[in-house]
Parts: sequence; C-alpha cells; structure tokens
Amino acid sequence: MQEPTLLLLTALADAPRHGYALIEEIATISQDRVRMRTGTLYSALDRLLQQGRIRIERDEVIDGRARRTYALADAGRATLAAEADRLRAMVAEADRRLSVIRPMTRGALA
Amino acid sequence: MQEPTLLLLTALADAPRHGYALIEEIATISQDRVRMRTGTLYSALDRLLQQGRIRIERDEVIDGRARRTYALADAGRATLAAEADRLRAMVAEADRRLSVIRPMTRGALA
DNA sequence: CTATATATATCGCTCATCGGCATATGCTGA
DNA sequence: TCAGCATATGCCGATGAGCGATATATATAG
Repeated sequence: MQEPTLLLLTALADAPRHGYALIEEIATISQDRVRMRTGTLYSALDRLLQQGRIRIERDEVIDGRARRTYALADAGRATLAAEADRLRAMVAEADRRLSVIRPMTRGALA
Repeated sequence: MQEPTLLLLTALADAPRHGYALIEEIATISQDRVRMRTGTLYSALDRLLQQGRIRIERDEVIDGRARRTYALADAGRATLAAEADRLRAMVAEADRRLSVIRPMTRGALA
C-alpha cells in the first residue's frame, strides 16, 4: 500500500466523494503537497474497486457532466485502520531509534 | 519513499550495520512481518548511497567472509525524521476521519 | 558430505505511480 | 464572441521500487 492509495482511502473515510473531489480533498489533507494526477487516481480507484475496498455509490449526470461517486467499503475501512496501526508502529520505532545517543559517531558529541 | 526503504533507515538510526544484519534487524523491528529479500536490500542500499542518505562505514573480512558496514548519514537522518513527521500526520488524519459518525451509510447505525 | 547459517551481489519481472494526452461541458471575462 | 479556466472522466507509455530467483563463498553442525 503506497501513499497515494492510502490518501484515497483516507479521503473517502468520512464521506463518499467523486473523482475530481478526491483530488481536491487529497490536496487539502496533505497541505497541498500531493497533487494527485488523474492517471494515478483512476487506476488506483479501479484497483481498489476490484479489491472490494471501495464501491461505486452512484452515477449521476450533473450539468451534462458524468459524475461517479465512490464510497469506502467495509473492507477498505478495515484496511485503512490496519494500515494506520502499522504506520503508527513504524513511526514510533523510528522516533525511538532517532533519539538514541550514539557512541561518538564522527565526533558528533565531541 | 516506500516501506522497505524507511525500514532500512530506521534500522540504521541507532547504530551502523552490515547487509545481513539489516535483514535480521528489520525482521525484529517488524515482528517478523517483513523478511526483506537481498534483491530489495542491495538495490535500496545502492540508491540510498547514491542519494547520500547513508555511507559505507567500513569494509572488513571476518572469517574469510567480506562484510560491508553501512551508517546513516546526516541527510538520511533528516530524511527519516521528516518522513516520520509526514506519516504521523497522515495517520492522525486517517484516525480523525475513521472516527467520524457518518450519516447512516447502509444502515450502519440502524 | 550435505545441509544450514552467514554474507554479498546481480538479473529480469511485475506493478503502482506518474506525466501527458484526449475528450467534453459550463462559466467568466476581455 | 471566443479564449481560457474549472469541472470531470478516462487511457497510455515510461519510470522506478520492490520481488523472486540465482550465483558465489566460507564455516559449522549433523
């Protein structure tokens, strides 16, 4: 599970959204660091649909434009929760090790 | 930055280690969930060396076996710290959204 | 003498992501 | 009026990280 995919699941966790809205939501979540491309978006959505992690909520036509709304499925919710736990553990371990006082590496403490 | 790369930086954060020891350390860190293959390991190490995030601490011959020890460079330490911050934020956002009470999606709350 | 643990390294494949492109409509301002 | 931008979906080829397999070599255990 890579970052863009995780961001997609996160962006769907509180409410169903359509493709374009997901791009904007992800930009907001990431404080404009991640500008997801449509290529990434739609291939990721296809994959997540196939895996049963998301589902199509509805298809509409708004102002002559097709709009497909996606929702997080139960499996996707479970995946997101599990992934969050995993990452939390990894971050904790990284922090622990970063705070270790190392035995004079290149005279760091002189 | 993907998970295996992040685990490598984490495994080098408290002390320099050689390739084989890194595989074992990562297994320990991840509670045996991640068994890193040598293909992943050495290509990642090459990449990280080229990026200046790690450096070769020393080359030895122990019991007739070559041993190359890698150490985390300052740039790698900064990268790991930044990556940890980023992930921490992502996890927090995922948690926040997972805890949102949704307006009766498929009768979840009856 | 064979298997396992230690140890490094290369090669080719797959798959997610990425950038670019195509398509289409509605709105706004010059 | 018409150019450009926002909205909106989707495909395609390139890139690059990671993976499995394989090769090489020594020491030790059975």
